[in-house]
Amino acid sequence: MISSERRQSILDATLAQVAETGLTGTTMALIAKRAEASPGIIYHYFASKDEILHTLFNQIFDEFAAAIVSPELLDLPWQDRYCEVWLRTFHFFAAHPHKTAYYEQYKNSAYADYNFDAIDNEHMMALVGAVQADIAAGHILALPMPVIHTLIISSALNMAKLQISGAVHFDAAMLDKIAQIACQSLIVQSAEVQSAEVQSAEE
Amino acid sequence: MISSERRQSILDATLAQVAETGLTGTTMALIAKRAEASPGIIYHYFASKDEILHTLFNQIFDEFAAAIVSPELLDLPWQDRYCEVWLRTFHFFAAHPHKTAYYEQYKNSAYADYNFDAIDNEHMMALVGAVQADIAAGHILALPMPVIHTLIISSALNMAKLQISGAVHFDAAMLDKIAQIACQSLIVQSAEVQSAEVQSAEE
Amino acid sequence: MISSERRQSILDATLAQVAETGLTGTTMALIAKRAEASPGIIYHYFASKDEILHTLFNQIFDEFAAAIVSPELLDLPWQDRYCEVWLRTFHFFAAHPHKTAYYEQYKNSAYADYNFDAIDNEHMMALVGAVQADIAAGHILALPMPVIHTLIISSALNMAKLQISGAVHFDAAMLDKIAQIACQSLIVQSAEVQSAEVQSAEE
Amino acid sequence: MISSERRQSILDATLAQVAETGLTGTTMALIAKRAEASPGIIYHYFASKDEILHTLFNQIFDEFAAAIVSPELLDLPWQDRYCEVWLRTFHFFAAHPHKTAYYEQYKNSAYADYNFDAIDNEHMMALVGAVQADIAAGHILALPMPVIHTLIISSALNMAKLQISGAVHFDAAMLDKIAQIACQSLIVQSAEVQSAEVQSAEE
DNA sequence: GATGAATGAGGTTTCATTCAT
DNA sequence: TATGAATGAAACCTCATTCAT
Repeated sequence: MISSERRQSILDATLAQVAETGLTGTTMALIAKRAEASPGIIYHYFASKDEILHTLFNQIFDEFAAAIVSPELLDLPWQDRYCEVWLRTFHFFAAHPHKTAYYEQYKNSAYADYNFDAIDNEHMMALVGAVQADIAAGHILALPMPVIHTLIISSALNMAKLQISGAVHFDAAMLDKIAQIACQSLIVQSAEVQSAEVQSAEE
Repeated sequence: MISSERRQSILDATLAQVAETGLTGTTMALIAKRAEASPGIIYHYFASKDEILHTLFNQIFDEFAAAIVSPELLDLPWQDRYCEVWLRTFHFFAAHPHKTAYYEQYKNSAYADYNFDAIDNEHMMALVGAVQADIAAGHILALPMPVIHTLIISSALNMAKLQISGAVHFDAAMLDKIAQIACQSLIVQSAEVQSAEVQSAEE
Repeated sequence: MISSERRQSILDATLAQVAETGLTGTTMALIAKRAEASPGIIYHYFASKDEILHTLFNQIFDEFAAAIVSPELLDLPWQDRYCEVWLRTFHFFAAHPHKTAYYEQYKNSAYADYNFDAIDNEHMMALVGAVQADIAAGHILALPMPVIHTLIISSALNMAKLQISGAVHFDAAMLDKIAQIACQSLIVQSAEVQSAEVQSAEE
Repeated sequence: MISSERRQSILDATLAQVAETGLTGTTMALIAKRAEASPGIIYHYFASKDEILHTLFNQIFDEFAAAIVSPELLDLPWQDRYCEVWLRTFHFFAAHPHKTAYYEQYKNSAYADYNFDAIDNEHMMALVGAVQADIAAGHILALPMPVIHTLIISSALNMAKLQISGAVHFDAAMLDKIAQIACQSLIVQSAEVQSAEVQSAEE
């Protein structure tokens, strides 16, 4: 097995193990056994358990960012972009239950020093740039970036978790509906029209 | 010290310790020291560490449920209820950072067998009943209950976390705005009526 | 077993184990077994293996210092004091082979941050004070304190190690002889006589 | 790189590593990295880590023995030889701090089965022979060889360690003084003769 | 009720040595 | 010769839980 394969197999084993036994229940011995490796060799590829968990989180995040931003998201008309991000986020997490579970557990663990702003990912930064442009253009409400992130991405992620848990089954129509609910109100249009109306009524 | 006080002091110590050192960093010894008790005596009040953590979670959940449902939430006109729930949720968590941290860490830990449907809380059940009545009355969109829960409560909780972390400072105006964004679109029929009215007015 | 006894039994077990298997060969498991304790309980009494080793070293050093300085060493005429220190040092170490072995191994290990000057022991400081007084009085050669320490104490310790190893058996006469060799030349007398003679020759 | 060079580079790397991180902190991996070799290849040159350490110790000892015995030590008048050995010992160790540190650490480690008598070094044996001859000739005190070794060589080594540690700076005059202190009293008969002569001269 | 010493399985990590390439 | 990935036993240390007092 070539070196990079072995390294990845450790990450894969970690992901599977966390999905099965949780972050706390994921010991180096279990990772090693699942990766069909010895406990010692893991330290040839990673400095510590922390580094494995951190690397895996970043890998998942990068994969997620690539999935929502590529392809051609930024080529869409801005009106369609936000629903599209919501839907892609939902589909990514719904399609990857293990990664979803890991993502959520890691973020809320003592292992994480996760800071949204500190994520250095080119796709995500491109998306943030596009959102800022939309705000500057007056297309969408001038809310702080973390708020927008929460309204769209956390919302979609939480729905995906409902789907994964079996609590809810989302069909295409319901997804579109919820995506609309989550995103539509970000768009300035109606607000402007309403405030225009209010103003004209006041005149 | 009377029995119930000591029992509560153990829960309080656990909350403070988790806020300080995380769920993983909270050992029975640290809980005991913070509660000014011996490790041994804790087992007279709780069967296990799991039971402490579970009890504490339920206590926080009950407090949260009481805070959002009481007083008189159910007496409000249904149109105001959803924004009010969103705002009360935000204010509860924003005002209790330790409880917020605990709530989130516990839900995403191996300790939790948290299941939304399994929560047996009278306030929350009353609220669920009211929502179901609103759905039956055609006031709000007929979405699955966990979806509605996520759209309102998870949304508000996530915003509270942003406020706690210092990432965003929400003033009253912005809170109202976001509450509107989160809730307005649930009120499907009236929205449709309104938009119909708007359209006819524009014609 | 009362607490202080258990604590001392851990130190005793450590001493015996180091004597038998060396510092490197002394694991926490072996210490525990020899102290008839569980590995875990050791950490109730000491924060780490380092702390055990450090405490034991200080204990041996304190015992040694007490043995050479008490009783009445400082009441002796200064002419007799140095030989007496040499002899007491020899006898202390020769009588305690385990402590001798430990003392030497620890000083030359990665565990030690041993610094002669940093030793804060009242007996040893009293002795140092007496030596400084003798120097000030012109009784003995004005050599740096570590040099005097080496000439007397290291010398006696090394001889004790020879005795312990069986390489040499020292009888009382030989000990006196060597003590004289080690200490006599520190005494200024002859030098004064010589220098006095030189001075009178110059007059 | 030719074989003997690589072998020596491993020994050099070991010496440097022990100086930097101590005997315990010197792993095969660190030796390999410092020697710019792979861990595996080291086992073509040495059977084990023990063999490396043992070989290095012997190499240092041989170098030391050559430094004090050559050149022409044995050609000196016997009266001068002992001080000369003391001074050469001091200068050798003071000039080689890494070797001094290694020598001391190794002797007091579990790796060493160091036994003075077992050293099979031609220079050292020649010196021992000369000392025995001096004893037989009645020039110096008939003390056991290890005692004489300790009085001279251990003494000088310990002073070198003081110099290396910076605790004491020895100038030439002080060195001569201390060498005299260490050695003069070994020269028993002549000293008695001298003192007898002095006494008779004074009468 | 209350203490806190005691247990011991199991956690992460290290490292001398081996071996397929 | 040479590499460096691989092994696996064993190191130090933790901690939920128990129990004699």
